[in-house]
Amino acid sequence: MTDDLMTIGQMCDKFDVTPRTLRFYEAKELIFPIREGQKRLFTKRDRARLKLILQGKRFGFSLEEIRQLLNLYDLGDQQTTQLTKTYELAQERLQVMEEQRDELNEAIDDLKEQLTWFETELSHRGVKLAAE
Amino acid sequence: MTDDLMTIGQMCDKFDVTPRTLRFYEAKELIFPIREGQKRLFTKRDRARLKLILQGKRFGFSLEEIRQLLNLYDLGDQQTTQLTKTYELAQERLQVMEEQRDELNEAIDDLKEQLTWFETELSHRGVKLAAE
DNA sequence: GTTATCCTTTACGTCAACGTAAGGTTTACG
DNA sequence: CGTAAACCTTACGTTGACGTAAAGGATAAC
Repeated sequence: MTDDLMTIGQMCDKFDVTPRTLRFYEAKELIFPIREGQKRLFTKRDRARLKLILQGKRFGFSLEEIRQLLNLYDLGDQQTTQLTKTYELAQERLQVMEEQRDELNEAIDDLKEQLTWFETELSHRGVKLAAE
Repeated sequence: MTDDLMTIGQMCDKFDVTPRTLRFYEAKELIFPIREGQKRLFTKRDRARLKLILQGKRFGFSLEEIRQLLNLYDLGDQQTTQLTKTYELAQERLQVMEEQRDELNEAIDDLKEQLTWFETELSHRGVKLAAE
């Protein structure tokens, strides 16, 4: 039975972040570890949120943007008004992400084309490339 | 015959950036506007590079990462060694971008699922959503 | 000629996202 | 008992990517 609760050190190992980062995220109300005396204990929920946080960061979202989106993934019994707002926000975010994906695909295609061009250029110069 | 050369103001209008940003990018050697007296004049090359810069930023790359990638898109007559390094760098970058795209697709799917869940939840509460 | 617009440089300010250092507490081991 | 490991808080520092303010030159319009 894995304990469900993890210390800050264990979290750092698991997610490859520093303690400072976790404390910082707590201060910014992105995660809510419980306390045993002074010490923080991170729940499954915290881990799920952290995973989403790190994911969001890789997509270039700010912590504040991420914080708002997180409400989407664990709604308690909030006001319906609040829910609706979150819903709309998530829709906008989805659209942004889809646009980003499309643009990313284009950029990937461009880059690939450029790489092919490069390869011929290099081979003209007699450079042998390592087979990938 | 559109002039090929643009002033900083025209650039700002075209790309929706501030003069400060363009001067900053020049200082960081991302673009190389020529000078007419004091004034900067931006070439087609600068515009191509700027476009890539802004694109890269949206994908979460740092200016320094972008700067290195830019060499890929306008190679002069550099050393072959340098070319090969650029090539390898670009391949790594391509891989990162593809991973990012895949991860993005997953995140999009997750988010969509969450949104569907949300819709049923909201409709249970008798909320009418605007048709998109 | 002066007023306005557009450009310039220099330099200090700012904001996000942490890093890092200093000093204090709790638990575990020899 | 001491000390080492892992945690804590407080607080100042840093880096990237610009913003913003001050002071001034060049040109066009009135």
